[in-house]
Amino acid sequence: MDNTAGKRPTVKDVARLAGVSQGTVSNALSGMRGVDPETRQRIDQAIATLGYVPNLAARRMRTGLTNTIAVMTSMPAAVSAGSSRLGFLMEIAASAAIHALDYNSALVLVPPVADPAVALRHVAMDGAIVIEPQRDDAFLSLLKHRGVPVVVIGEPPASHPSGGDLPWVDLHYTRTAELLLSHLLEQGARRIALILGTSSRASQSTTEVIYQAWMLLRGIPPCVIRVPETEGEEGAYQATRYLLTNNPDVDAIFVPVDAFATGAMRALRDEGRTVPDDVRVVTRYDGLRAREERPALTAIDLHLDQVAALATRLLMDLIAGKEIQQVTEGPLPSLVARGSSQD
Amino acid sequence: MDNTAGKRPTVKDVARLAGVSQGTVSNALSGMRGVDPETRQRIDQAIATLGYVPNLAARRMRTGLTNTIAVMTSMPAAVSAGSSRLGFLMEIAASAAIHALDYNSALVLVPPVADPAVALRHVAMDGAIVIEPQRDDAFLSLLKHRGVPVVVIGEPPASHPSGGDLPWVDLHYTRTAELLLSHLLEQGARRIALILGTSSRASQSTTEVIYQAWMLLRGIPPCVIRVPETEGEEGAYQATRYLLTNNPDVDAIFVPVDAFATGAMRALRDEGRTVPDDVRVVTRYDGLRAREERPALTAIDLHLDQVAALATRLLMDLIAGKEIQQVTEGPLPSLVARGSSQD
DNA sequence: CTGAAAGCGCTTACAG
DNA sequence: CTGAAAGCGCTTACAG
Repeated sequence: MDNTAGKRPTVKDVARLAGVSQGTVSNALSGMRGVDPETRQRIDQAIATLGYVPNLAARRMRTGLTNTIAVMTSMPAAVSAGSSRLGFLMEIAASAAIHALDYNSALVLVPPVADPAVALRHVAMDGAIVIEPQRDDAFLSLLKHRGVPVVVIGEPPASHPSGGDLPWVDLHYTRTAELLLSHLLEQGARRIALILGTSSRASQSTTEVIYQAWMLLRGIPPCVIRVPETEGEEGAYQATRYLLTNNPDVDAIFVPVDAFATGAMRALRDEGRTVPDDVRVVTRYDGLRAREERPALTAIDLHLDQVAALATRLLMDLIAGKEIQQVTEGPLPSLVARGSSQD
Repeated sequence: MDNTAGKRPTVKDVARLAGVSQGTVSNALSGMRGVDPETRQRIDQAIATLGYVPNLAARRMRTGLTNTIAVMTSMPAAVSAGSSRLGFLMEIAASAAIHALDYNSALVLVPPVADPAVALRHVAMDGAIVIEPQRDDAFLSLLKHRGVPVVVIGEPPASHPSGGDLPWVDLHYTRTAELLLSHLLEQGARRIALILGTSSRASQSTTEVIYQAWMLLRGIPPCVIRVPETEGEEGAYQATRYLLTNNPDVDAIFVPVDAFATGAMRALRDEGRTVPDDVRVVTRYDGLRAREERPALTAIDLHLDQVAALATRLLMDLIAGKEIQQVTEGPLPSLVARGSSQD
């Protein structure tokens, strides 16, 4: 298969064997310019004989395109890391990888790590999908500096300096909060507490706004606890114990971050409260954590595969220079009611 | 930040501003050759002023390295696809992405699709991790043709034409089968059936061999059903109903493929059998499917994050031209006993 | 320690 | 439809 020199054959080798010029081989390969059928056949023959495979790096350098997109999130490792905890990011990555193929592109998975600059240093990409960025998101800043086209999943934080003009796919934060709150109220909950992260993400602020409005409307005293994402499950555990001590009459806890929900469930067990009889619990992301909890957690199906498919197509259009709208409606979230909130 | 021409600055621009040659800038960047501290400072200054970011495609073309590895599996989509079904592949990908960073490399996620050649066409990589390849695995053949270094996760099928000499990380198929069978026997199961896929993977053949030996030793008549992976959950559903009709005294089913286990559980429900009282069920991969089933499925913790970390390091050593052993012991699997097999 | 130059393997105007 | 040539932006011998 290999040529005699022992190194990979190049267009030059193919051209020589087929008796044409390099440019003609290139044209036959790319289909950009017409090539005589008979000539094309000779070239295909030569390619097969030599086992020629194009050097992608050379092609990329020449065209400036990498046929690669990347997906990333700056969500702190404490709430997203651990191989089986990466659900949110990984669901999106899996779907994006499949849909990127339709555009002849590969997907690079950028893991959540301490230093985004390090994570991106060796990633060449035509565009990026950024999941739920926070204010002053490091990934967003780096990408802007590099001039990489970006599509955001979830509403970007208000007035992000690195571009309030970024296109995004709506994850319906308002509707998500309403689905969970109305479910809790329907189930008879009256003293609903909210445990949020401290990061400045739109998902958090929107959830709090909706929660406050709903509580106000129903005359329920609001109770919001914020836990730094970096403290992860344990931070939520401590916060929940504190909550139960100071608000012993709480009968429901709304915990959007699933890692926090795990901590809250443990705290409830340790405090001797029964879920859902004494206290109902709901979370947002319907991943491993929600499903392995006992009772399993009521959560929201965000239809992330469809969201990722949408984001991928938008990004490809953006890369291709097409006009795209700034906000794209994602699929509507749906409630997945489970034992943690209903009898 | 950008230079006046509106295009990205290059080493040339940096060199001009710093008053040195291109080569010196390159040396300062790579650290390959010593550079005078004072000169280096001028270069760093110029880089900062211009906002210079190296063109990775050019670097890759020149060095022949891509700082990228890929992870892939040829497991049919019917048993692995669907965003939340990709657990096995995604757990490995998540871990590999993190560990690849230690080697300044990015991870490309190659999704399971109908045509591996299409999936790989635009992927440039220094090496690849291939998960549980089957005999005549298309990915393995393509990679061999391209001369890409490969590390396999799980034992490769016997005498693979594309290289029985591939290095691999052991997933302990024998021990896994023994853990599950001994657990079933301990729980009192005596009529154990085995439902396998038809693909030629070592995990399947090893499991069957162990199963047959154990049954023989205990005088239990073996009962093995093979279902094509392409038929997925539904195929296993049909097979299980057939099994229960023809072997009504079955009191346990060993279903290594988790998608099949979901089908088997549904068949048991439809046949009016109670799990675990009438029939005990165990599977291998401890993912979403195992945990959301009711009762939750007894499964095996394969410690895939550690397996992936090992595979990544091995691959990096292989790429670096180091000698590596052909077989690497992965972490030992451990039983996760759940309601599907114990009272 | 530094510079000048070659060349990696493609694709793309530019001619014909 | 095809060829000859330039050039993408790096890194790396080769001199000094």
